[in-house]
Amino acid sequence: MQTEAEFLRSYDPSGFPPFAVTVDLAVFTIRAGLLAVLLVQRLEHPYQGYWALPGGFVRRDESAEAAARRELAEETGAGTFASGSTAVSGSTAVSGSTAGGHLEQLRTYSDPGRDPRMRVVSIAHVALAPGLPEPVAGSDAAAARWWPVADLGLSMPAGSEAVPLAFDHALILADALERVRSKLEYTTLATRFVAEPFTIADLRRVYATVWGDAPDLANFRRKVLGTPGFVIEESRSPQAPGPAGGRPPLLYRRGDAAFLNPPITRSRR
Amino acid sequence: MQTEAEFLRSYDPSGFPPFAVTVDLAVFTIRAGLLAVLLVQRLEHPYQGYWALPGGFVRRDESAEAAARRELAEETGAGTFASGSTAVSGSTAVSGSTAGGHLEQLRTYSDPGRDPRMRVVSIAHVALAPGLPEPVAGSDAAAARWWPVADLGLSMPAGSEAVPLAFDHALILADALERVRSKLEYTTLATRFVAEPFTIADLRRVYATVWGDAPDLANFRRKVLGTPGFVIEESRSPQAPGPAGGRPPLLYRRGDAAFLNPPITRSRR
DNA sequence: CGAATAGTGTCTGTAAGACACTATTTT
DNA sequence: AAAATAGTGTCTTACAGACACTATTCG
Repeated sequence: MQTEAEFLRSYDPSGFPPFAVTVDLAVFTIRAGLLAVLLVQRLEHPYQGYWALPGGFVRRDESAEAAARRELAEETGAGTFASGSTAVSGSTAVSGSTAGGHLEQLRTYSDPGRDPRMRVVSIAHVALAPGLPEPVAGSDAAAARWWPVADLGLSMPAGSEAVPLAFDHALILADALERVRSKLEYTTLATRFVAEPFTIADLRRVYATVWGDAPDLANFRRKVLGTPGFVIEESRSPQAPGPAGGRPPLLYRRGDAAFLNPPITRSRR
Repeated sequence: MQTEAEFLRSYDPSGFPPFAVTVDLAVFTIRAGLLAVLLVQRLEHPYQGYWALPGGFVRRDESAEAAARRELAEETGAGTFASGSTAVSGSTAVSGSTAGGHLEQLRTYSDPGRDPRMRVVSIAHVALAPGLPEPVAGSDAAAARWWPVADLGLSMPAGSEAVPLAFDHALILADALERVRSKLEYTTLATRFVAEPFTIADLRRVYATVWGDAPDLANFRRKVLGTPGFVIEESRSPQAPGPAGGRPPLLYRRGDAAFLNPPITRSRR
């Protein structure tokens, strides 16, 4: 009888098909009133010149989540998504967020042939960032920019997109979009799109932008303010209104509630 | 300037850290009124003698989904989950099901050190099967059996489970359970747990078993029958009642609706 | 003042929760 | 008949949808 330690000493780990494992990131933000996703332009073959989701190899000693955080910091400028702290680790559950950011695993894409170079599985992640500043300096000198998702012409017949993406990234992006859209329904994720402090109108604009359709103002306020922990009031003292006047809004910060029950629903299908 | 074809001919795919990629399956069924999960007992180190989720390596030429279908057929007896047909491929969406079965990707587990032998990422899947027959013959002569999830003592402090599972499978199983429990709320997935034809009471017992709490009968009927495409009536002619008598129930089959809107909610938290 | 933005009040309809009732079978 | 199971009716309440109204700022 062999002990586990003995077994491991003599184990030959070459009897399995080797895969490359990458993370790809669909990072969303709202810029100029439009939902935008961060894309990088490929400098090298394959898909040279195409736009692609940022991503990279998972290193031998890190989890996919750690790799995703690392890439995110590289692409969006470190700090916004400080690593560590909020453990995503376990559950499908509520995922990790730091300083306004949000990162969660989306799903893993593994079709053979999705990368013509070699066998790669990609663990795709979705990240949200509150309105980040101007175009982001690419990590490896690659061009990087925020693309309004409406300009990409997804939801066209596959292959005929206005901006064709590399690999299967159009599929990943479509899945990521649907994840974000549906999560606004039953989570407080919308608060991750706005910088603190924010107004109820700011929050409502997130829904309007992501869904393409603004929820009724009065009902939205009732829901947000009536859900304990969705937002917390920041200052009773009204702030400066917009350039065109208007009653000064109250300001809020993110509460610690994660789920909305019952959810806010997109217009009944 | 190099063409993509030239690039690929000269590409050396050895510059990435090699990973093993596996699929693990959390296969649920309802047996004897209890929610049960299929586990196999490990014959080899590491975790020799421990119970584990069935799974295996993804082959070089197959997707994770194909690997999961293959394993599922091996473990539960081919046929129930015929491969091919219903494309899961793309979306996070509604996943594939065949002949009553259901298979969907859960999430990918990638912590370094989750397997002491080597660097492995596991793409975990959830499968549902309508009441399968007696203990299943293991594929590789390993013992395999249905374990009532209540007997496993999950939801204990980690590490003190009644039946300790190999690797990080207790975590995967907990995530899988939560996925199934929550999907009963907003999808028609419950119909995948029962063999056709079934009664409304059968369907209600699925909810009772998975949630540990039966929804009110009258309200449940109203919801199920009032949701177009949840179930379709099979025969108006009443069938034989149970051994203790009772009014004979109407019989139904699965409809083609996938989502419940609004959802059936577990007792308000 | 009017325009613009923020915020309130209130009516209506849908559907869930609770629970009492009827229907059809076996023993 | 009683027990067991299936199925119906109905009252109440929560809450979303719609929309008219008030409040506070700007020019």
